[in-house]
Amino acid sequence: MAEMSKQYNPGEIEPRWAKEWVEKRLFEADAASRQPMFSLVIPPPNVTGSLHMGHMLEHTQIDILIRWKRMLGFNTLWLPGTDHAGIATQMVVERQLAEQGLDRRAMGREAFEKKVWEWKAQSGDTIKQQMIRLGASCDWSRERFTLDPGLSRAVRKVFVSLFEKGLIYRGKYIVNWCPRCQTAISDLEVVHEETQGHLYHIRYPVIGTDEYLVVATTRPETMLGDTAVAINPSDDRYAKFHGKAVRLPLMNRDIPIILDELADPAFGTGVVKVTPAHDANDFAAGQRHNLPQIDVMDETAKMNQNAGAYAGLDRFAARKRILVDLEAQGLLAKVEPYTLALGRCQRCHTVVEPRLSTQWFVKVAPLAEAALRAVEDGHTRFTPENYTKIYLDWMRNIHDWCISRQLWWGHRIPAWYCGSCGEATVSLEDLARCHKCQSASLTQDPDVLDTWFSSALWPFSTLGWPEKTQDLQAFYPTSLMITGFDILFFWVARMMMMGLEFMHDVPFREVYIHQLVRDAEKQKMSKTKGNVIDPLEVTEQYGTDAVRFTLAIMSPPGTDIVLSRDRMDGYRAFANKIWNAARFVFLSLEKAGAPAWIPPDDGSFVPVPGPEGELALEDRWICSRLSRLAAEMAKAWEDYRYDRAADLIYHFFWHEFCDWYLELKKLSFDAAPQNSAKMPPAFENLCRAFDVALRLLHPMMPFITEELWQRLAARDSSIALAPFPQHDRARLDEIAEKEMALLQEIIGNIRNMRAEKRVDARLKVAVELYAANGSAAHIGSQHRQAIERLANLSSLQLAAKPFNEQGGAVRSLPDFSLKIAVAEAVDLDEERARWRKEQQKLEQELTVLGRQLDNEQFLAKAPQHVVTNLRARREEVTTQLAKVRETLRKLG
RNA sequence: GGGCGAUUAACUCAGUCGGUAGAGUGCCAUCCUCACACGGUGGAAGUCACAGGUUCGAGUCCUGUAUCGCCCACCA
Repeated sequence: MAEMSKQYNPGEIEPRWAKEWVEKRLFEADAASRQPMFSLVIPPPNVTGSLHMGHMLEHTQIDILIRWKRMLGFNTLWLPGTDHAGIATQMVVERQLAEQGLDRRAMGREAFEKKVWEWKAQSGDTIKQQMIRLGASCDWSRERFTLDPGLSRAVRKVFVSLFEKGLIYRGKYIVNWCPRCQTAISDLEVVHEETQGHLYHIRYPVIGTDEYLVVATTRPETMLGDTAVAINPSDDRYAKFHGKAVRLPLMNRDIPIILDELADPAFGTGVVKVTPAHDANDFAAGQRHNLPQIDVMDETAKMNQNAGAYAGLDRFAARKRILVDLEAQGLLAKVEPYTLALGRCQRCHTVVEPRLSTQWFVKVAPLAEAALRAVEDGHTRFTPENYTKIYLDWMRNIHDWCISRQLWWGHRIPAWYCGSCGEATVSLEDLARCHKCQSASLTQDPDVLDTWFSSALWPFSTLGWPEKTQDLQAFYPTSLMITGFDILFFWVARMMMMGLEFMHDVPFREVYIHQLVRDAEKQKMSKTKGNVIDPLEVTEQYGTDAVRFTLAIMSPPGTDIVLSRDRMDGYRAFANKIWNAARFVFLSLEKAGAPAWIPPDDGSFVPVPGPEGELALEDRWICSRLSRLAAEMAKAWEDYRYDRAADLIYHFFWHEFCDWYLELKKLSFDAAPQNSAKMPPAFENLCRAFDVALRLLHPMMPFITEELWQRLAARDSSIALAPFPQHDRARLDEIAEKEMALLQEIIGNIRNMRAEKRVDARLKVAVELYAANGSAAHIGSQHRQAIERLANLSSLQLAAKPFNEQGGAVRSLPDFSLKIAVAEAVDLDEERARWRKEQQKLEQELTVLGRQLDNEQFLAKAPQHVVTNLRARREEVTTQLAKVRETLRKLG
């Protein structure tokens, strides 16, 4: 047997198994042979190559489920990919370009795209290495899912198909425009931020009068593009201005006063300026009233020639100048502080400018309708459930989706414009000639698609769509999608829509939304804040198993995870505890000269009886507990309660297996035959119990369990492929559990008495036990040695009669009484204080019980079993209280 | 503006049928007993944010208040 150090060293064990798993290709072996199937759609790791705790959490939860399912005999497949991580890709690309001093415009599109694919491939590999290090058992070598040339074709097909159905259209609308990225972005990519700004009140002179209309705006620079002012038709204050016009200050243009619901009489002055080219609402109003659209800015948000004297100024510089000029002309009526939700670009944080431009849109209402119904009808289920509501609300209020981007990366829009006749054609194949006039002067639309457009196809494009592949047939719809709520709308909702449209079924049966990882100050971890905990650093420090376990146990659904190093420290200790429990097992076997353990074929745990058919209490008990645990953990994982599963196995391993089972086993070992050819049952059962316990723990702590499982017996397989323990009703042993509880109670009470009497922990004392009933008598006689050993006694005598004296060295409980031989004099004051406290507690409880049981309404309305339980409890408390009072009386 | 969530021990959090509150860490005492001091044993510690209500009974259900956090939103 290889040497085991006293301290578990994950740094030594983990890399070995990570490597082993990859070489063994667990998934390939597994997928080839097993049924049924379990498939997942997996969010991609960050292509930048830097991982954060969010990824670690996500992949830990995924990996736990996959390991568990695999042990249950499921054929598993996940669809991980790097292609669709467009946002991350852009970051990589930008960084790489800058580092290499390249200019994307100069290098040309083709060369640029080639470079991008190169970088993606590289970073994908970095990720692979890192994820394996973090314990993910996924096989990253499925080339077809990582670099997928087929995706471009699928994207084009989807685009054309939607276009032909009228679900994609091209039009001139107000879109969110990022002046720095110089592209349109979708509503979802705009983050709103409460900002302290100003509301400027500006006087517009009404023509033919000496009166003014005062309009309020937060963006004065847009006034240069005003083509009307609006008042509400029902607003009597301004009835006299109906049909009149105003002179637009600074531009000296006459613009009409229109009547429109756009103006809310309750807000500000009730008059609103109308700028159709720079505001979505105004745009709509402009359409209603046939107003001209005057764009006063260029794509970098500098004022253009339409801005008259202000042309060439940046929008914010222009704002300043305009305010100064208005002030000078006495047209600035008022400036008041105003809090507004300023829209910024998700990527670069630049203030977004609503801008009039021609873009491609997806008409989402019909798609959303199907996606809505699928969830309402329960074809896809959300966990936690409250996300169902969030999803449905969003789907109901969905706007059309702007899908064209003026970027250099991504799938190009398959549309061609004819230089001769102006015809626009959408086509599956590259076009050489215009369909209409046969001209060859065609140019493809320079825009690319929103990265989420191709992502939306992931569940089926990765499986070979539009070909009717076997994969598609077998794995669509997938079983599960695990992701964070931050991309619920970006990705999940859009996969739903596209899946239903093109596959006529939902892309996944279940969606599990995981938690968000926060730092100790509850701040969202982000690189800009610099509060990130680096997964590689903490796994180095605490071990992958400990970090995984921490993430699992801190993950009740619907909450955030506040990650602390203290917790990780605690679970590193847990790993160490398991390591040492194993050391004990192995050392014991070695010492007894027991032969190597040959595990049973099925890996089940049925205790092996002794020569006379007898079974030790601890074996019956641990067997019953393990069976119960298998059921409880399976249920927990079924419900995505990683926290509960982790809590169960933690408590079991430490406080049942180590604290009691191993301690009791030490006795059987002393009695077991040495150097026998066949393994004695005492050892056999221990090995089996340990084997089963390791399997239960394996999904959460894969490395240490693999290592110990391999050491436990010679194997040619992996614990990752071993069957998960099944719950078996027949293995439950209520009697053993009750007997064990009584044994624990007796030992616990003796230990407690020792501590209270301040008996030196090293001193063995004599104790007498009076059994008030058969069960206690049985335990007292059958497990005398166990009690002596675990309570550190010189002897345990069974008393024939109840003890006369009370208090001091005697303690009475319902099932038994104990008398401890104390050498030193008992501190009576301390003793009295303890009993008084006990008396007080019991009296308090009795009052509460009495209040309920003397209440007729309670007796009439409460369920029978509650009443019965409380009655029994009252009797018990009454008896105990009487004993305590008697004790106190004797103590004086 | 609309919606969602949180508030329980010193700290971080469980508590999903309403039936006198749990864990881990930390703390106190004690023990380096031949698996483990990253350990053993014992112990102390809570007006379940606040105010009402429903109920025989509320941490749990309802209403309101306060504080914190998040999501969504085209009122200038």
